[in-house]
Amino acid sequence: MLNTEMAEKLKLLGDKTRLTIMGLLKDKEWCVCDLVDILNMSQPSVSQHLRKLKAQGLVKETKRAQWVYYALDIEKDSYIQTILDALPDTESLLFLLKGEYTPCDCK
Amino acid sequence: MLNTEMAEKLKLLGDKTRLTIMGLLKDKEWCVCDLVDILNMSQPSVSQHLRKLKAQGLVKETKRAQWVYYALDIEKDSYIQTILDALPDTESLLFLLKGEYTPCDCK
DNA sequence: TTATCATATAAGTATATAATTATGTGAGAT
DNA sequence: ATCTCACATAATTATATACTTATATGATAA
Repeated sequence: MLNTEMAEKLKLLGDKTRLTIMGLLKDKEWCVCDLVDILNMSQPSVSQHLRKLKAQGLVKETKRAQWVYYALDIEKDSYIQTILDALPDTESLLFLLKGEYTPCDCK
Repeated sequence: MLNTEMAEKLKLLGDKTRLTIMGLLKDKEWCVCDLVDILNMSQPSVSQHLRKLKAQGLVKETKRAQWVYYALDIEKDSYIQTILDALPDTESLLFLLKGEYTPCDCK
């Protein structure tokens, strides 16, 4: 794979917030409002991180009702997947970030 | 593995220069003067990149005569190794950077 | 329609990072 | 001892990045 392209993707993953988002998305898709709540960050900040991940083709979005859901968009056998495999699972991430987590009302 | 620690390592790899260095080191150790020549960058700049890689335990250095050689310092089964596996091999990297390469006199 | 909610985007600011220039260090050669 | 050579470190500057505040959009609800 190309050097430059890899560096760009790795730079995106080299941010704690984005890496956490990717880790959460391993398990299931999440809407922006959930991520805002889990990460305890402003909505614009989360949206901007998601935009960057999407621009590099790491996530994809789906609009359903008034919510936008993000999901992983990576190949199972890629080096990206290996990185995500090495991350803590969703439950651990949620515990680290929130102590405990109850979802918002985007069912 | 810990979230934060992974993000720090990935951030280091998310730089074209450092990723190239890691790719070159896949094949064999290199001295600083060779890397300076190959990367076509100033010596202080290369040294600083190497220092960061070393600080995160990604490379190790050996001093022999007046030269300092750097080599990879990663576990074979780590996600880092998977990333490096996805990189172009040394020959491709050298061709991309130099067209062709003749080593300096640190034999 | 208007109001509200979820999200995106834009603009501004503060911090982090990479590169340059200048200088320090330590080993070998003379 | 002095002079280089290979490299490291420090200080500065320029650029990139993340976050905040403010605003826009588009869908739903009233």
